[in-house]
Amino acid sequence: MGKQTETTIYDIARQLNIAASTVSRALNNNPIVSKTTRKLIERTAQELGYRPNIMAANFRTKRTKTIGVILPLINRHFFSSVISGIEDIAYKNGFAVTISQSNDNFEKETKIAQTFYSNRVDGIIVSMGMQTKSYEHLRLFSEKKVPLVFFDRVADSIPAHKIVVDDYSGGYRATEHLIENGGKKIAHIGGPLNLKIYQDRLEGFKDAMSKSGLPVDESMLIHNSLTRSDGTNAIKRLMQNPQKPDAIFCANDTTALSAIIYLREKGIKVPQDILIVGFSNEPFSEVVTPSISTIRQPGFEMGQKAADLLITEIKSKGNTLPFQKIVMPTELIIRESSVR
Amino acid sequence: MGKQTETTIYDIARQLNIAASTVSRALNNNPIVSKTTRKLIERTAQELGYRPNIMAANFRTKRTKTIGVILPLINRHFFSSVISGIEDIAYKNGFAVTISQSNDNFEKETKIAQTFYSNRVDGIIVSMGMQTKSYEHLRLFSEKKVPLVFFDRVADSIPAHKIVVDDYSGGYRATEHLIENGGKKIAHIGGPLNLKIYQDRLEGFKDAMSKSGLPVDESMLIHNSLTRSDGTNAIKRLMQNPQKPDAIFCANDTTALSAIIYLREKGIKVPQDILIVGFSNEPFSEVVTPSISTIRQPGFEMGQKAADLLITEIKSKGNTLPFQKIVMPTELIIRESSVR
DNA sequence: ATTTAAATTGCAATCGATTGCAGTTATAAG
DNA sequence: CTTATAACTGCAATCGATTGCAATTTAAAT
Repeated sequence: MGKQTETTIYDIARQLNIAASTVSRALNNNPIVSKTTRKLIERTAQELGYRPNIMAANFRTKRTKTIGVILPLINRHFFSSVISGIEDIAYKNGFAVTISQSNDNFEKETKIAQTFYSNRVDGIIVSMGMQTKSYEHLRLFSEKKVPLVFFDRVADSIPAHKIVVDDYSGGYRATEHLIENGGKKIAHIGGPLNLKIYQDRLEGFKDAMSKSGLPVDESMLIHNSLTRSDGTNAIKRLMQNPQKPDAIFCANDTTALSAIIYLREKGIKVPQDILIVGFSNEPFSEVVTPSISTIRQPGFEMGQKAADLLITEIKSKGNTLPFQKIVMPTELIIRESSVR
Repeated sequence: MGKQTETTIYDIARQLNIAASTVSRALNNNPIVSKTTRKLIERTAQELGYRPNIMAANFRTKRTKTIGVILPLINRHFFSSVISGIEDIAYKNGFAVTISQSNDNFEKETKIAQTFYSNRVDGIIVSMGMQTKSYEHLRLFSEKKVPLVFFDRVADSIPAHKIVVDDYSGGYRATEHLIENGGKKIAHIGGPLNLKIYQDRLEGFKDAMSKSGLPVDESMLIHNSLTRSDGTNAIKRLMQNPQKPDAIFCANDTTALSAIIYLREKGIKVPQDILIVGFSNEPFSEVVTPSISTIRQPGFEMGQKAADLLITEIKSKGNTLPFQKIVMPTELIIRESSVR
């Protein structure tokens, strides 16, 4: 709240006895201004300690050079990697990045979307919350032609660019790997099926099973929110089954961890008695005992790609490209939990 | 870039045949507007699908309701926890959070600071990069009375609020705990001593030792960059000592992990043969076998505190409170690696 | 019914940069 | 030394909300 008033383009104009419009053009590198004048203006701006009032410019141009990011939870390795990638590209293109977390809460997600909309972000990048089933709050953006890119948890019904990992083949590879290592009665702890990623992982799982002629036992399929405690409940239920699994494909590393810890307490050995594969390659998965085999998702690269697409879209001002769905490759990382 | 023009307060005013100023006041809940008029205006705003043009308001009021955050690296558990805490408080107070990472690069840090300044963020929260030794880029903010809060890596010479953790007592408690569990020949794997936090942890260690009348053997003090491989080298060296340690206080969890894994390979049992305590409470420390006793740094709470202080400062508009240095308590988390 | 104070509402300037269009100056061609 | 063209520069409106102050209406008191 400095009392000393900021210098404006008018101050520069007055000092040099020229018009503010010329100053504005010079400072924006408009080639229509002569080199002499430009240099003069730049020097004077420097001397007077001029700082552009971006708010005034934003207001006038209706652009904010800001990207909004909505995601479930910042404090999570995959998501913070994505943010890191977004920020990297945004920064290189002169965009600011505003981040808000929905905590997987639908109301909050809606409010964030509205705030971003009111704040006139130039575009948004979204990964939806677990509870999100309606997309009205996001439709606003696509209707108003505000560029929108989804990543990871996408809404198929909204026309927009989408960056996803190949969840299907991740699920397929994970399951195939379990089968290769002797898994026959394979269970799956999956996420909520309103999210496409979990549908796809499940599909991959099922296809790998049937490819090998293995039956998919419905009682071995559990879907929940994939938290630590959800995982614990799931593994408990699986082990109470008359048909106990000899392998489990978990839709994230957290539930894989829950399973490992629960089984350890019960004296059941991983991988000797039960094989386990997780998903996401959380940092802890490498150092747990046994270390967790998992599917790597290239978070940073996804963020870069999402920001890249979004900024291209923003710059193309309405001449929207056909919407793309970019599928990033996943990679199976084989560790101890799945190899006998 | 919707072509259909947005409705403004003038549209509402025209519709109701009243002045735009009244509309503005009503929409801002200014009590000077009669309840009847307010209700009418609110209804009409709703009907016309009015959305405030925040850019216009920002421009006029010179406030952006935005907090800038500068930190070394987003994709790191401690920092993303802090961001999460900042975002939490900011959101509750109606502030947006803009984040940029310096990657520990001084030039980038400077450019980010300038961008934030030009973008007129209402305040900034900073953790400085490793290379940062000059503070001119930040001094700008304190001179212009833009509220500024440091966390973690602070610049002592700049007058501002600072949020740090109590590294000294963390080191002290960790060491004391090792002693209580029978440690006598206690080693320390520490970080570079040019960073205050590692000095403090070392001090805590030393004081706890001398308090119990235990000698500090210089050959049992190792300082490095605390990476996985640094940790492995350190534990190797310690175990080659004629005087082998029976307990180790590691300045982070990563080196504690290195030690545990190395010792496991050598058939030396933790905690039976050697006690270990780490620092930071990285997510993996809980799930390793044996789980690592450690010092919790309340990242989320630090973020909350920082945002809280910053927003208070912003709201107090220049009547700055005396600058505080808030030392967040650390907490010893006792797990398997340190208890026989 | 008249006066006075209080409660509302409106007027108009303002924030600082951008930009279409008009006006002016420099440059080149004849 | 004109004249035509290109190269610059300036004028003035504009974006939408906010706010001090003046004007008007309403309510209360006499």
